[in-house]
Amino acid sequence: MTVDRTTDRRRGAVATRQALMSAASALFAERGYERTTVRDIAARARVNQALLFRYFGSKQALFEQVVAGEGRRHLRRTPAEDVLESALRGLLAQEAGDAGDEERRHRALDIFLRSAAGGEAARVGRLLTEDYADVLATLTDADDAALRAELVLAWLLGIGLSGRVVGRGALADADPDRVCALVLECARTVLEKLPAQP
Amino acid sequence: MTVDRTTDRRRGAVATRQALMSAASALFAERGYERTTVRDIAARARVNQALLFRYFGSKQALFEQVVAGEGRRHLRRTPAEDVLESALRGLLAQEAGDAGDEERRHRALDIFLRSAAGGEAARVGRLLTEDYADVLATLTDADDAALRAELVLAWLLGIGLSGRVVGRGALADADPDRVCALVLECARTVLEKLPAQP
DNA sequence: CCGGTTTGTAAGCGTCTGCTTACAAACCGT
DNA sequence: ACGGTTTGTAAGCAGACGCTTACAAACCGG
Repeated sequence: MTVDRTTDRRRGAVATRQALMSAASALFAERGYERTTVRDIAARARVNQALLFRYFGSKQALFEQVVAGEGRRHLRRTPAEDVLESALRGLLAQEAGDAGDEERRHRALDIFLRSAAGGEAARVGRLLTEDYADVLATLTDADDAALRAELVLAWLLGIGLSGRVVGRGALADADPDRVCALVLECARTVLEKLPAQP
Repeated sequence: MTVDRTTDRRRGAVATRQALMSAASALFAERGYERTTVRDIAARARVNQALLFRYFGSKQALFEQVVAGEGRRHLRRTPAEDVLESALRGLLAQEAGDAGDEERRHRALDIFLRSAAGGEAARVGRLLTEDYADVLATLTDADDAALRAELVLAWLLGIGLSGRVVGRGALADADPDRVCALVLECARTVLEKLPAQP
């Protein structure tokens, strides 16, 4: 018979791994890769930092695993036609809104935006944006679907970047519903109505 | 009579300051703020790193001075109606193209994009994007000009971010003229044709 | 109860960072 | 030619970083 792990000082390898990944995910989303230290992560997870290296090998490996896990989670359970609006609303919300929204949040996009400057995000960023672009590409029949999808995704990322870095401004102060309506209408124009060119 | 400074080991304070700012500008644009070290800057400028602190006080102060100088230079000598296309073409060009384009390049946007993750870029980023948004806002008559301008600017930044971080993809491979035409047409829709809402 | 494995801890290593200091050499007015 | 100022140099400091190591405690099959 095993002891109750929740009150025991020893909680087991899998629980420790999960605590580290959860803490890392939150910190990467808040501060980005470079500004998050392994000591921060270990402290938030209430875990000795040496265990981080035992279970993940390196900070970089932990990062990739977190993004991979967090990244596709939301895409998996959101219908393609809702991804655009869902991601946009998540990016428009600066800080975490209601606690209930946390689950629905595209945390991977947060992490990407906050870590984009460093070279570490390049590889995972490529994979992540590919996934999103692929989903968006299914929304159009144009022969250059991939290009149009990437343009729309770029718009989403730019809006998120503006909100996160610039913070204050007309975009930050505007009603999210209003912005959503403007962007979605124009995005649909890009995806559906704009004529193809040679 | 003074000695020829160009061959002398001693080149004078103003020349040293300029060399540091020039080297810093290039490095910040290539690697961003955090990944550029004061030793890198000093080495590129062929200057002892202690002089960086004598003339600028801190790395952060040098950064702000570089962005402020570089930032408004291009805006000053580009007519408002050309800013959108000019900035977009600069952001679409991944690496520095012809040497002649260097002068015309919006290096400030490069620096911003590569440094956006860190908190240091926040303040200067705010000022910089405000300048660009103000110019773009003059292109529309809508009552919510500021919001529309920021949305268009966000698109530009997102496209630049995609190109710099993601690198490969449909957007990177596409013909810049093609992308330019698509984006400019849609941007004009946002600025001019899209109806206002309550 | 014993011996090996798993889980957790404390301390520290080597390196890099922004920045400072102490000092030498060139300059320039007088 | 002298003395103070400006410009440049070499060395190093204190702290943070990612990561490693040596060791202790808990666990578990036999």
